[in-house]
Amino acid sequence: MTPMRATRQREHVLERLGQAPTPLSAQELFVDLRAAGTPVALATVYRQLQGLAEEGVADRLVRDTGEVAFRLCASGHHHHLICDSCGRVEEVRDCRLDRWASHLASEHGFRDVAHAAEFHGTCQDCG
Amino acid sequence: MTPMRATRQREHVLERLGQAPTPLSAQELFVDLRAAGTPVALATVYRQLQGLAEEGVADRLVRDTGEVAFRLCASGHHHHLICDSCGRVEEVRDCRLDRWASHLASEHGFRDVAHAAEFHGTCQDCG
DNA sequence: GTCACTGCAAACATTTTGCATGCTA
DNA sequence: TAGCATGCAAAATGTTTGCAGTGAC
Repeated sequence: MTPMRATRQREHVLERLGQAPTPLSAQELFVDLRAAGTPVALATVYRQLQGLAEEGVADRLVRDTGEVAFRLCASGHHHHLICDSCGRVEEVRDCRLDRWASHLASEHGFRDVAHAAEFHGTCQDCG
Repeated sequence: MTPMRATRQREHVLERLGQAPTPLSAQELFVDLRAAGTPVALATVYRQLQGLAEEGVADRLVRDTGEVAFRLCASGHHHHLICDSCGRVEEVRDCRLDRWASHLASEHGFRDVAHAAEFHGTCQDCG
């Protein structure tokens, strides 16, 4: 897979995404960048985010509303603990679902069972 | 919460949703119903599905594409084991995440931590 | 110099909403 | 009969795409 070219827009998207405390949608990122004085087109933001996700640089997550949000992400398997109040996201690297997944696989006759899990609550600052 | 009225459209939505082997989006359900000769408006399907989800009669799940799909669902806490090939969904009632969730809550200083988990794989018939 | 990336606008898809009418309770 | 549900069409979102021009390599 050929990596994307290093354009000015890509730099800005990466920088802003790296600073963001919470996952951002293309729309939000677009507004952010424009507000910061960075000239960029909405379509470019969409294309960049899509590219970053394909390269594995960013995590693509679908919100309950159906909007798609992105977040720079350390590689490797992990889950998210999300504050419903402020949107803050903490990564949970210690995964305890693999064993259960294997169990379900054999019990239900499935194979290659992957899993996705998400935790929601209220964080200390908001609590 | 006042339950919805028993209209002809509601009956049809419920019936079709009950027969469906996989979760259906409003669009899909709309096409299905029309194909079956049931006169119904798209907006009505959207409103019915939304109502059913609020009443807890149907499960609302967001696809990776961002589309929202619905499925009649037994009440109570449970998770889904989904076949990536045929879309078949099996319910998993035996939940082993509560303890982990509590653990994460105290470790990260969160409270009221709920969780959502989904398993994906290939089922026996498709495997 | 080539070809990927960008910007813009138009097209698309999904979902929501306003309003007059019909039907359930 | 009162008021929720429906149908239709318009509008609001969120996202993708076509095409000409620009810039990275």
